[in-house]
Amino acid sequence: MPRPRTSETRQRILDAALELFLEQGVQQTSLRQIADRLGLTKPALYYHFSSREDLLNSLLQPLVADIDSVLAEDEHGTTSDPRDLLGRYFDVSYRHHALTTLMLHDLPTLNELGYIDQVLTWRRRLVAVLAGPNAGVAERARAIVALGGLADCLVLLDDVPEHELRAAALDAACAALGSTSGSAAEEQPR
Amino acid sequence: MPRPRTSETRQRILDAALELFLEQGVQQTSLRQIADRLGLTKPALYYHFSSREDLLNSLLQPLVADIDSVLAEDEHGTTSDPRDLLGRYFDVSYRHHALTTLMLHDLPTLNELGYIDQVLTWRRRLVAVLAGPNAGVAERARAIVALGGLADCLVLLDDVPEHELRAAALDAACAALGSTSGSAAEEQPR
DNA sequence: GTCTATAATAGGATAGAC
DNA sequence: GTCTATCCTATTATAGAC
Repeated sequence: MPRPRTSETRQRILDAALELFLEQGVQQTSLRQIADRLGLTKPALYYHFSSREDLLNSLLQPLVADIDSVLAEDEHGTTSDPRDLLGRYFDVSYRHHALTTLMLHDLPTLNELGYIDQVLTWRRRLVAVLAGPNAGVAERARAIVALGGLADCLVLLDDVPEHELRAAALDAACAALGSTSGSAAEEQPR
Repeated sequence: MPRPRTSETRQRILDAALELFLEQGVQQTSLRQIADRLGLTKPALYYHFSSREDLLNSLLQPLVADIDSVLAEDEHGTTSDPRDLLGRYFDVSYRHHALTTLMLHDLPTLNELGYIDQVLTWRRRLVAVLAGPNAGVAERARAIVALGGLADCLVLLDDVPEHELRAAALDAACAALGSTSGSAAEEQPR
């Protein structure tokens, strides 16, 4: 079989790093700990990554790319149902839920890596798509509650099966939004 | 006037530390930076705090004590209106909003300090008070969205005056809960 | 209460052998 | 691709003078 684009060891390093980062935080994890977990030494890591920062960036890149692509899609769509939009945001977050948890719980590290503007811009764009670009405080608060709540559900209810979690989280988020299409199951016309 | 219980310098150290922690994260802030900001040296800090960890704990203690007291109150109350309960939670978080932001954005540090169980227990108790002890996934999700959303509003809408922010955040949180008393201003009977 | 000086440790990173 | 050995820097923390 052909040589993989991302070498096997490189991927094992990324996996071990993610595990340790989730267990004890990014800043609290040294290159030595990552190497030890794999039975390697620090210099071996430097063969695969030019620096600690390079490792971090390589880890986050897939999530960053996916979120950006989903957002770009929604910003070009004509008018989309809020529940569909929140659903796409839930799905992309769930797909990378380890990375999502990491980004959500370690803002100082994101700041050091220069991703803070990225994250704030995401939030701003999402709020704009959900509540409109010139929304007042009330509407922005509803969008913030819906979006923050979705992410919190993903992290805090991780023992719930995906399908059930998705429905419950989206129902709650849509209710916060005041969306008319609160739940697909219990629509009630006024 | 009498000698203050917390010496002036001790308080200045705590203030400077909080500022730096918010700017660049807890782990990224060294004792040297804190001392420099005050025109002191590291050993001076050790006169006031026995260790770096002691400083951290002293900083968080007021918030921890306040939240615990509010929670204990609500758990002994007979039956409380959800909006009142969320309001008390908003108020105590707002009163310490710098510390709230810090705790929310630096979970790894809280973990290292042993506060993670504290925070998870808070969340569990709040969800229990809001949704009942034996709530299903749907109700727990709604409580999580309401609580997480409140905190997010506090951090992300920090340019909004307290009174307006409080009303908007509580409206959105109550809507997420599905509370019947959504907004005091725009009640509409079905 | 604050200083100078220093110990002890650990981090990221590199050189060069294999 | 991975190793041993090492450099440089920064950190927490302490001893002892003022």
